[in-house]
Amino acid sequence: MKLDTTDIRILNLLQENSRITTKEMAKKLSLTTTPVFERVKKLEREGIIEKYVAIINQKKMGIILSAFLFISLKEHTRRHIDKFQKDVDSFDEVTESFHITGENDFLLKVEVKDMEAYQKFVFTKLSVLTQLGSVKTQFILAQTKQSFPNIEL
Amino acid sequence: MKLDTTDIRILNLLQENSRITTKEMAKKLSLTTTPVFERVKKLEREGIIEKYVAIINQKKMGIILSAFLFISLKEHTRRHIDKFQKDVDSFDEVTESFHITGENDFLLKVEVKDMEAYQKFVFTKLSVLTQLGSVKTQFILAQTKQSFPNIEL
DNA sequence: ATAAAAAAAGAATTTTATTCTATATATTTT
DNA sequence: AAAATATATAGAATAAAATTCTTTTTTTAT
Repeated sequence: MKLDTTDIRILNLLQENSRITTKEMAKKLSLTTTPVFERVKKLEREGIIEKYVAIINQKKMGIILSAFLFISLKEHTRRHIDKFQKDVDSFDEVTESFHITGENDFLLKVEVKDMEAYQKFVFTKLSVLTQLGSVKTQFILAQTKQSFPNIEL
Repeated sequence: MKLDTTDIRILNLLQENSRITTKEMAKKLSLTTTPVFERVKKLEREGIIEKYVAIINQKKMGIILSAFLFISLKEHTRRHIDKFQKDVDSFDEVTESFHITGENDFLLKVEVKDMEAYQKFVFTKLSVLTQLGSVKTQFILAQTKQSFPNIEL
């Protein structure tokens, strides 16, 4: 599908605030609600807009410990890799999971309530996986930026 | 503020789909719209809900190259650290920025259109910063999980 | 230049958000 | 435990927005 400037502007607006009304968007774009409404539906249908989510302040919710875990596997056959990925992705503590280039195989973002929960996760879940080779953890002291790639034509 | 089970369920619903209507939530929670509406407003006021965003399919938008950059600084005085952070966070290509424990100082997530854009970013923006010590890049081959920490009481 | 297709406008309708008042539930105080 | 107070919910009314439909305008292709 071909997107034009209006579509891009709509995406940027929704990326900023997904609860913006069609009316507000229409005003900003100097259009009526109809075309804006139809374009949004189209972008949803095409899967360009994947979903709408609320960002929760995790500190206020008592989730204070976040870490990146760099993981290497013992073996690198497709079977082992797939199995390991499926397993780690099933853990609630793992909020993001990447397959990366370089000296490690996986990068996991783990978010838990406290150090005790972290230790419990490592001992009872992660270290149980037989494919696991090495794990190197770097804790997040602070996140200073959280944004989305600028969408351009 | 003290949150009860209803608040948590509302947060989880909004985290799943921020465009869900109060009516739908009310139905799922066996409540009327009034308490749901008021609770959402309260959660927004308190900053527990930080914002609502649309998740855009970046592959479809032509953003195909993502990488993690591990950065160490030459000097570690507060002044240098703060300055560096402010500078990198101002770059559009840097979508996430972390201060981390361990052998490196910063972890940046960089998202760009292609390798050319990546190289341009490194040459014209990152490497220009005088505080920069070392940079180690790991490219993201695939992201297999993207979720949010389970909110519990 | 004309015909066909796509996009937008405008109006009408349905649905939802929001406010207000009344009722019920829970909490605190005595 | 009962009364008083505060908190939460229900229900109804209103305002605003979403959604649909028809007409007009703009764009595109011939």
